[in-house]
Amino acid sequence: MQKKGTTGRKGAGRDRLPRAGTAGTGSRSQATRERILDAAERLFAQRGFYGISVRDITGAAEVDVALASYHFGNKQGLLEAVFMRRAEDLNTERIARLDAVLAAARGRRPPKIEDVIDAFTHPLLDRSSRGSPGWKSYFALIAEVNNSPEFGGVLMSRFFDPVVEKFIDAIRRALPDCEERDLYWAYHFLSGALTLTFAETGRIDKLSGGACRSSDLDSVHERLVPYCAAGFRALCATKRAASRQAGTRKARK
Amino acid sequence: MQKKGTTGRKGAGRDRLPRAGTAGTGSRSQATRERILDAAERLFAQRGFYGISVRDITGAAEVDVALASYHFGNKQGLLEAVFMRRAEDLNTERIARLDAVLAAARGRRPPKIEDVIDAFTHPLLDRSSRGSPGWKSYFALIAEVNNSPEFGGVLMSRFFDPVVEKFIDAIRRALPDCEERDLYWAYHFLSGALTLTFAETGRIDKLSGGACRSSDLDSVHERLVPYCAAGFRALCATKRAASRQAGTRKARK
DNA sequence: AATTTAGTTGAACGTTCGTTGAAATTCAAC
DNA sequence: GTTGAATTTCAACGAACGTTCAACTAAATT
Repeated sequence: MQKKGTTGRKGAGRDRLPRAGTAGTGSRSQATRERILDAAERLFAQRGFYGISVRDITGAAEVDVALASYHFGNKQGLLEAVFMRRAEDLNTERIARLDAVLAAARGRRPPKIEDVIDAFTHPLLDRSSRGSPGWKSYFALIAEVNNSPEFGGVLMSRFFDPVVEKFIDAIRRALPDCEERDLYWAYHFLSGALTLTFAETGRIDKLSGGACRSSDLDSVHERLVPYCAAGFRALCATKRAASRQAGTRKARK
Repeated sequence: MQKKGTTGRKGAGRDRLPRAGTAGTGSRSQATRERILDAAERLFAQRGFYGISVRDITGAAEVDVALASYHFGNKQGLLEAVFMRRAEDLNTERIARLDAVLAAARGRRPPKIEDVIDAFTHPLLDRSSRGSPGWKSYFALIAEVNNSPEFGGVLMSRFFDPVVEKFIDAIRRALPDCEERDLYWAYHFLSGALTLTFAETGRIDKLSGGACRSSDLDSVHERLVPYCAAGFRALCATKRAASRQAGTRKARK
């Protein structure tokens, strides 16, 4: 019923994929890889994985179509390579900032929620608004993938959950009385608010009659942090677990 | 460079589309339409607009492939028909609930933010968890579309912005000192948190080690309302606009 | 200089894509 | 029961899809 030919089912990637670290250090191969990755990043972000063909990508990169398979095995491998390319740099800074926030509050008192959230979101919003244009595409792609039933639970987890766990652990220290499930759902809401921002669909521009601009990520950031910090506090305040029970019973009625 | 053959460029829909209200009232045609819409809703939700072919849909609906073009013009028309089918019922109840909340507080005092948010979100989460299974697919599709640069700003606006404007107006009454842009961005965050919930990607299940389940929308709802209410209040509190200026200057530094 | 290897090229594979035309069937009105 | 329109069927169109093959060039190794 559904199609089956997209992801490599037969010898996916063959066996002549260039070895990751050893080969390809020469200028020729590496430049080709990056051209393909740049084009894939931009086009996947615009129309999603299935809305863009391998030929669209290699055409935009001005390289032969066979080079996509040669360098990345198949289309899905290309998507994952796009994901991976910027993930390491991103996660490195996020963890460094988280560690700095925790170190600054070491021993003395719990860290401030706003600082933890900022450590988590600032590296993203800063790169999207002030980094090279590829970053904007990268985050728009993440927005789509995060909300995709097919890829969301797999790709996002694989590349970002380690740093998310560190983030949640920092929040746990900031709100030591918080119940576990409240913590995770509060993160979930933050994740949704953040990724919709990255999508930059232009909807808020229209809705607000031009008062808000999707692309003005600085405006978003200065509001996202207090918004989510207040949400975390509201969900995770002490004794909140007790009052929850009443609410649950009423809702189930 | 990019493909162009997907949306109807040549006589899109031809000129033998059955007239909307008059024909098709007979059982045969209407049943076919609904079978196609049901299948399209489910499959589009799973893999997105481009990830599903018209033949996937008509195959699942067990009808001839030509009937999709006959009833809906082309593939994009089918997507819009899926969107439209449930939008009216949804928006009707949301507006009725909003009006009820506003009427209950009429004249006396501003409505409670929690009540306004609940009027906006309850019809959605209730149908997704307790309605017919098609509703769950419908909202998962909305989650994908809302985060799509291609469709998000167009389809979401067309079908839902009228009721969103009523919602924002109710919040405006609940928080009369709020600055306009804060209001819209706060709605934006709510929209992102809500739609990521609908995607049900399973990521939170994995992340929380099974403590949270994506499908447990009642748990989500009882947390989403206080989370976002606190966020709205934090952004829209009186005199917040003044203190914002300082933050902006620091962030731009 | 000869040989191996990595990278690139152009063409082609079989399949699936969205859409359409014309014939066949079913239904409603008379 | 005949007529005319609405709906369904079957087959096909050309284009685009992801992937692969063998030939070829450029670089590295001997």
